[in-house]
Amino acid sequence: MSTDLQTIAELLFPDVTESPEAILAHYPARNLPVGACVTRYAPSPTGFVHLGSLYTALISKKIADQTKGVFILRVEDTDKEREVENGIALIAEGLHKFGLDSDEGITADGSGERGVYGPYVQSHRRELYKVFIKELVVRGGAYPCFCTPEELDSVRATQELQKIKTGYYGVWARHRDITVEEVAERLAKGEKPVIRVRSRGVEGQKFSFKDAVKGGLTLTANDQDAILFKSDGYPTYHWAHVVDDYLMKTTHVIRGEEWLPSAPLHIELFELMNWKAPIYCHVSLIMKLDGGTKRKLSKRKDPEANVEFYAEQGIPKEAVIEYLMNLANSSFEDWRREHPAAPMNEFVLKLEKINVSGALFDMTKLLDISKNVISRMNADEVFARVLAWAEEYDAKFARLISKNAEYALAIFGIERGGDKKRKDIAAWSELDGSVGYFFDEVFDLLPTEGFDVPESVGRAAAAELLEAFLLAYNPKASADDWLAEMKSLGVEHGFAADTKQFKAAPPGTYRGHFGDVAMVIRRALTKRAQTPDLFEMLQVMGERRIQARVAQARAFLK
RNA sequence: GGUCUCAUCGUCUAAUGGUUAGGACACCACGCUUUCAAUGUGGUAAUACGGGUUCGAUUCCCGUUGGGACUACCA
Repeated sequence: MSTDLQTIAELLFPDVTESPEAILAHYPARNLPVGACVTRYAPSPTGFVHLGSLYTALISKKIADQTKGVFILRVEDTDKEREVENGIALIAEGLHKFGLDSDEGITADGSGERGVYGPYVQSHRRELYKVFIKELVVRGGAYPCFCTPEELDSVRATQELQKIKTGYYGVWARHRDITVEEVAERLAKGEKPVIRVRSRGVEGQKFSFKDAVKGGLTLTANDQDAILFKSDGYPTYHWAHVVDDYLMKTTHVIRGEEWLPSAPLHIELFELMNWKAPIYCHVSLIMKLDGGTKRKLSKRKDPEANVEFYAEQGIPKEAVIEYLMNLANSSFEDWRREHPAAPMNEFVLKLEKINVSGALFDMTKLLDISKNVISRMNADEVFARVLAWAEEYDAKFARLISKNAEYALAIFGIERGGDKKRKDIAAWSELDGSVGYFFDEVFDLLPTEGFDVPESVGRAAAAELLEAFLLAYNPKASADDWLAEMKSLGVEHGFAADTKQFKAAPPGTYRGHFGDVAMVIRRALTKRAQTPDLFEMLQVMGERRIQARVAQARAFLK
């Protein structure tokens, strides 16, 4: 029998002469500290980086980092039909934008690779997969199957009709015990077989294993003779995963929950090869509410599934990372509150604390985190980030701020630092709309209706106030002095110094209160009712600009 | 349909065989305040349902319901 298996293996892979031992010698154990985890992110190059992928990549990198291990980026391009052009670069760049560069494997720009456990692109590893699958055939753990897709379809139809489990297993595994003669004959006719695992599983059997995230699980044991090698000569995911992660000495396979049902197959394959299986960590999926029901965040339907969306919106990468980290370990939030300025690598992620059921993606929460992240940046940093973002996504705004760099820097510094922190920027893309009026180019284009004042004040009184304001304005005054001066100016014109006073007095005593006075000035300077602190704005805008805008407003109010 | 898996405020979650079931986001009210933002105080809001085990269950067990994943020569 074993000579038959040997013969079949030779018929199937006459070109494969290298021995498994020779290959294994090239992939020695890693020399790492005790407890170091080797993790990997292994996407297929079928398009943009999905938020869910970023999530598993983040966890993988984090686990490797915090154990002084290795984070590998490997590309699973065994499906040549689904592969897209530039797929590898798209992934590497997407990851790089979020600071998730690999330690080993594909480099950040996607052009090369580093490390001695490669190659790191599966299509370059075909010989490796063949050597080991040949070995498995020799051992009787795999066999060629010549069933055509049509034959398989008809088997499936029969099974469905009988209401039994579909697939290629047990008695339905027609070529399980194919003879040497038949193999030789079919190959001679030019038929291209697939290679299937000869599963040892029995239908209905249970399979228990421990998942590092989900804990102890009891799944259905695998009894399918799954395809390991396709007829086009490429391995399937299952086989590539087992061979690669064994050779690369991966200790923790961190992947999406959608892989859970095939874990028994993968573990069976490791056992068949007499290889130690890695620790599996199945991470739950990020969901989205769609008309009342939850579903997986979809590549096709949801723009926010593409991580490029966040870059485009100008949501800082740190915010996205912190949001995902919070999803992974909700204790992150508490940690962040206690250590507002600490770098992320000081937080310790616990695999067993990762949530086990799929979380709904919450844009509001992400934006809140983003506001906090941005509020921790100083003006220089904001300026640099905004400029970098605008250069890629908003050329007009980029020109505007780089032409007025010093002014822009001052604008971004308003109410930044100090204890009265402004937390109103959630994304760089909002800035054009929220601070654009500071720039004359934008201000001049805003409708003059913006100058309008509250009815209770009246246009004439407003014009009067503006004139008085201009006369009284002393750019060198301190914030307190300025406020006192403005209040007395208001009082001179019949306005209460503060709201309380205004409310306490009988109606008609005052024309309004200081808030109204401030509003008149605010609108004159910005054509808006909502702005940052008036005093700080005056400091930033400078005398010339203030005079010009007040003059314009007065002309409008006449 | 079958297999597996999951279930705490609207959302993300914490907790324990005995708690007034805690926090964050969102929301509401009030305070502070030159508007907005920020901030302070307070508030609305949850253990899916039905059985067991137990002195006692949100926690352990069973069932129901509901969600999700998988069910390819895709990954």
